[in-house]
Amino acid sequence: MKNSTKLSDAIHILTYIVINQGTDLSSTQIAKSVNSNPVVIRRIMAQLKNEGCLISSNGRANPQLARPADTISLLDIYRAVEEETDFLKIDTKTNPNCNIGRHIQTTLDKYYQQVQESAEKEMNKIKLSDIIKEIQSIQQ
Amino acid sequence: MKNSTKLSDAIHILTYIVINQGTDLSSTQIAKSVNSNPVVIRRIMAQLKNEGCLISSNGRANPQLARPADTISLLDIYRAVEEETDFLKIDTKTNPNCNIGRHIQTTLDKYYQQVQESAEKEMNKIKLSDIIKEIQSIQQ
DNA sequence: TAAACTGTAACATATATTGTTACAGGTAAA
DNA sequence: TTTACCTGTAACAATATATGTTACAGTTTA
Repeated sequence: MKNSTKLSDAIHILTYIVINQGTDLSSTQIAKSVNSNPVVIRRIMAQLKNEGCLISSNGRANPQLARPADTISLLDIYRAVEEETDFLKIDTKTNPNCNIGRHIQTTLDKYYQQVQESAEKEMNKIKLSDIIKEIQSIQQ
Repeated sequence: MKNSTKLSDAIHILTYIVINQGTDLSSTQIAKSVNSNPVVIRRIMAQLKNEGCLISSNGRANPQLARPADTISLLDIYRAVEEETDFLKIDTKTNPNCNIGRHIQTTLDKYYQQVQESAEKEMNKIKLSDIIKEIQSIQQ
């Protein structure tokens, strides 16, 4: 993981597409809402498409969810847009000639995985539909 | 959170200090094990000291744990060394003139907190003593 | 055929992370 | 009390990562 806002932006994009169906859904228009650049939006959308979250077609500003919003979890979106999904990063450059430098990595790896699993389990519970509903209810 | 190995290195340092008591515990020596720079080590140690995890004294290479290893959790160390502890980062630059740009932040914040709490709860369960024991058992 | 769009590569900028140099001042032992 | 070695910390450099931008080939629709 990292200091990236790609997950937030990806959720933003998907939510935008669902809520604003029928209006202009070009990357330029979405970029205005995210306050970013059309290319950045298309980049994220390409990743979402790759992972089966989004349908879009070349030349047409007509993106759609690839499947129902209650079957798309935060974890799905996270995995789609982040190439490195680990929240905690192990230092892999430690000195292998040292007892601790040599063994710290496998030990930490085990515990870091526990933390990762716990976070991912929680992310899997949260669905895109939850977020969409919440934003729609605020808007009314 | 971020793409930082400070947590890993901090655990490494603390483990090193406990296991190698009686030997040379200068920042230069520890840096060799971490395969880093003495100043980087001292920087991390200063943060651990600040948060009550470590005792060290100016001029003397004699660092010690500030309290028993089974009372120091991964979460304590993480909070000591990382100034920004959030694993997921919200894009705060979205367009406030847009319905979604305006409301996405508070909505995501709520769900991100759930993920954060879940991860932190897990990190709190893991104690420095667990890691030390594990490395000691491998070494035998 | 024209206007507007997507998809993607290539490059530029910004920011975060780690490494390095430098030095003031503490400590311990000869 | 001098010497060698240490910590703590500031300032700067190098590197890695994230985001923004320009450019353009090819698609779609009217």
